[in-house]
Parts: sequence; C-alpha cells; structure tokens
Amino acid sequence: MAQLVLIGTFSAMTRLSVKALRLYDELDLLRPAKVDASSGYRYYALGQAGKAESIRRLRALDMPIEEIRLVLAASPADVSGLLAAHRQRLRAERDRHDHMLAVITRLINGEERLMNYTITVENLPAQIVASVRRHTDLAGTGATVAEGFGVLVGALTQAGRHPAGAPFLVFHDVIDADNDGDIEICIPIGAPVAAASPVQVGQTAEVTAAATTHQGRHDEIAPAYHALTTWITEHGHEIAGPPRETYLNDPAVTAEADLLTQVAWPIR
Amino acid sequence: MAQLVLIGTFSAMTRLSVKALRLYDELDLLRPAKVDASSGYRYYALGQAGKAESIRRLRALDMPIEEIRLVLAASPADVSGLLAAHRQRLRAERDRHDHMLAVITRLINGEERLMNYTITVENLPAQIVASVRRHTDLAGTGATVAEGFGVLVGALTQAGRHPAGAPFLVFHDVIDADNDGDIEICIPIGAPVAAASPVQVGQTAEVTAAATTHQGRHDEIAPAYHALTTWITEHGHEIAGPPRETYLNDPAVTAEADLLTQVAWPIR
DNA sequence: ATTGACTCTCCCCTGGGAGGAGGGACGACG
DNA sequence: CGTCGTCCCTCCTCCCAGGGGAGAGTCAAT
Repeated sequence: MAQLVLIGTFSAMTRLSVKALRLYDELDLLRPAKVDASSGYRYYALGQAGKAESIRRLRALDMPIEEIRLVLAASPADVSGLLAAHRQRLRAERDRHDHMLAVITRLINGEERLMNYTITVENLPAQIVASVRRHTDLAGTGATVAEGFGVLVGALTQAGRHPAGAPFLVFHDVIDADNDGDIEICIPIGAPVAAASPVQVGQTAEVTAAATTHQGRHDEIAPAYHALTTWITEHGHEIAGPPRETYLNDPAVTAEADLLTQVAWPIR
Repeated sequence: MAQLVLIGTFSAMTRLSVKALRLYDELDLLRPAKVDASSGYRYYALGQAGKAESIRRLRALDMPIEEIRLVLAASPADVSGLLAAHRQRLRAERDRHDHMLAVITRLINGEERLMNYTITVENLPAQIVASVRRHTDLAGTGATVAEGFGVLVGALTQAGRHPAGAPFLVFHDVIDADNDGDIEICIPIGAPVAAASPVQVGQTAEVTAAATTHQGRHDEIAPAYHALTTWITEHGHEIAGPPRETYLNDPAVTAEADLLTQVAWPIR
C-alpha cells in the first residue's frame, strides 16, 4: 500500500502551504487519500505529490482554481487549448501593464500632467475670423465640429486664403448631456474677405479671459471647465461671455494623449 | 458659491462609479463638498472634478488608494518619487507576466511537461565506473555532489581518461529533511583503470529498473520519486536496490528549466 | 503523565469595488 | 394633493486564493 503522510509533511514535499492544501481539499481539487473519521486528520499518499506539483505550477502561472480543475481532468490533447486560453489572458495582462508603464513614465517625465490646471489671465486680442454657427447636442459635437471645419476650410481654400491662427470654438450655450445649443466654429484669417453664406466673417472683440490648457482626449476636458469656473468665482470675477476652446495642435496628426486644448472664459 | 451636483451627475462627469464615489467618501479620499444632514444626500462641487479625475487616472494605473492619498497630499516635488515607486511595482508585475508567458508557452509547445512522469522499465547494462562515496544531509547534497565530481574529474584527467557515459548518483540511504546518508557519485569509464583512493573503480551489475525522467530544477524532483514508488507498488513489483539519478545534460551549460534527470529504481 | 509539536475547525481579513434589497427623497405630471 | 418614475440612502453579501489566529483535540516521545 502506498505510504501515507500528514499534511505538514506533504506540504513540505510539495511546497504548497497547509492552508492551500486544506482549501484544495474543501474545493475538491485535491482530496487527501484518506481522512481519519474520528480525528479529522488528513493523510496524503506520496503518489499524490505529482498532482500537487502540477497544481502548484499552474497556480504559479496565476491560473484560477476552476481552470486547473479542468486542466487536470482534460485529456492531454485538450490541455493545450486550455493553456492557450490562459496564455491569452496573461498576454492581455502584460499588455495592460506595458500601457500603464508608458503612462506613468510620461507622468514622471512631466510630459503629461496629473491635475495642474494652471489658470492664467489672458488678454485675447481682437481677431478677424471666418466662422460658421451650428446647433448640436453633446453626442453630436464631434461630428458637427468636423463638418463645420470642413465647410470653413473649403471656403478659405476657394478664396485662396490660409488660416492666420489656431482654430477655436465659441460655446454660445451650455451643452451637456441634457442640453443642446449653439456653437460657433471659427478660423482666424489675416484680413477680411467677403462672407459667403453660411460662412460669416467678423471681428472678435478684445477681451480678458481666465484660461487654462487641457492635455489629452477631448472628452476628458470637463475638469478644465470646472477648474475655471471655480477659479473665477473664488477670485471674485464674473463671467463676461461664452467660453471658447482653442485647438493648439492638429487632431489629425497628434496622438490623443498629446492633444492640447486651451479653454478661455472671458471675465470682468 | 460653487455649484453643487448630486452623486449621479458627478459620477457621469468624472466617470467614477457611484459605488466608487461613496467608497472614496467613506475612506476620506474625496469627501463631498456638502452632505445633507437629514437625507444623507451627497453634494459635490464642480471644482472637485479635477481631484476626482486625478484619482480616476491613478486608479487606472492600479495605484492603491492609500498611495493615491499620499500623491494628492504631496508637494509636486515629492509626487514623482511616489510615482517612481509605483512604477517599480508595475515593472515587477510586467516582468512576472513575461516570465509566466515564457513558461506557459514552453508548456504549450511541449518543451516542458506538466505532470507526465512516464514510467518505463529499463534494463540498466553493466558498466565500469569510477566513483567516490560521500555522506551528506539534504541541504549539503548539492555541494557534496559538486565536490565529488570535481575529485572524479580530476582523477580521470590525471589518468588521461574521458567519461564513457552520463554521470550518475546512487542513493544508498534515504536522504530527506530528517535523514542524512550515503551517496555514491559515479562516472562510467570505458575500461578499468587502477583505483586511487578515494576514487574507487568497479563494475555495476546489470539490473532491471523502473525509470522516469524529470525535467526542471533538481529541487523539484521529489514527485518523480513518489511517482516511481507508487508505480512500483501498484504494479506488484518490489524494490531491488538503491535508486540512481543520471544527469542527462550538463548543469553547467543548461538552463535550470531544461535540466533532464533520469531516476531509475531497480525492481524485481 | 507530561510536554511539545502537529492538526483540526471556525471565524475574520485582505482590495476595490459590484450587485442587490429595502426604504427614503425629489421633481414632474395630472 | 396624490402618484409615478427616478434618484439616492444604508446595509448586506460576494468576488479570489488563501493568511492569521483562537481554542481545542491528537500524536509521539520522554
């Protein structure tokens, strides 16, 4: 008959903790060869060490216990399929860590900032702009803006003119999940040209504004607005007009994480 | 006064779940600007969105809440140190996943096996061997074997002879954590040479043995022995002598995971 | 008989929430 | 003023693979 050993000895042999062995017993993953009915002592057969070793190695690969159960019960041909499925998860986890490492390294190097909406008071000069005005809801903003810029760029091209500064949006209404409203899509031009509907040409007034720059995806810009409104009320200013967003780099050629958007809110 | 919003609105703004926001309140990581005393409703100020955003981004980097608390309280100069410490952990996790991926890939490719101690009956031929005998305990086995091989190789070199087969150990006693005992370190040689104490020269008898091959680090070899003894008793054989381990490749030039050790136990 | 080393079961704890039960609060509508 | 739907509250359990420890029983040696 195969030799029987107590749980402590079996634990030393297999390098599975006593706690783990008791858990595997309870979960029916590795039952002792014999359990004394009166004392409850678990007795393991030496021949079970091989299975225990397999369990230990699969756990070292972070394989869940339920899957280890399948692997141990599967035919050798099916095992590699199960292992391949687990490998997919391990790959996903490693890739996730690679991505997190890239992000945290950018944070450490100061290429990306964590929270600092540094708020400055800017003097926005008068500008001559070509613009179109659109009505949109929050979800449609991206498409609307893209369409509007297309119209503007087409008109400027036809007029043989080039932008004289970074394009910007003016938010005439508050647009959020519940409210739609008007936005004005603007491109500065150096000198006036004739308006050609729907493109309008006008001159913005010189204004003083509280401004901050948001780095990253545009749909994460909300905190920048909240920082601005908080700053404005805390510093005793008053809002003097609709806010504008200026696109400091080109979304078409810039990685999402590197996008820079200045948010400026006219104050008094 | 800053505008106040309910938890659901703040959740939508910050993309932190309501559950998470309530947890952060309880943990004193992000308290609402105001809590209604009678209803218990949480009211958040819009200006808190920036801090919430920071928390969300740090959690996306798997940073523990307690460390996020430190980061938010730290001066900008100290933040990068905290981030660097976390980066170290992320690196360690990624490296661990890389290692697990390497192991599971070897398993899938069949370069390493999970459990299969295939047990065969081998006929071990008579061999002329040079050997030294040593007494050791379990912990000292590695050093003792290395020393013994050194002595043997030195003697063979001096005699102008080369090994005629893979070196092996004979375990004359059971050596485990509680018992020390005798081992014999052997190198086959093609033809007899004069013994020169402590090196002995002799001829092993031809024997039939149950054998299996263990792949991997030597300190994980225990299951191979257990598999052998189980097989021997289950197949009605009897042990007919001390077991031997034959080193099928050279530990000096082989990666630990690729080491091959044949364990053979004479049977009747 | 006593000691000391094991072993048993049972319970609580981990981290960061998710899911849900049961009940109060709020605003819009009729 | 009642009602409905939606939101919010607290409190409970669950996840995963065990770790830590309390209190009591068991085994072998002295």
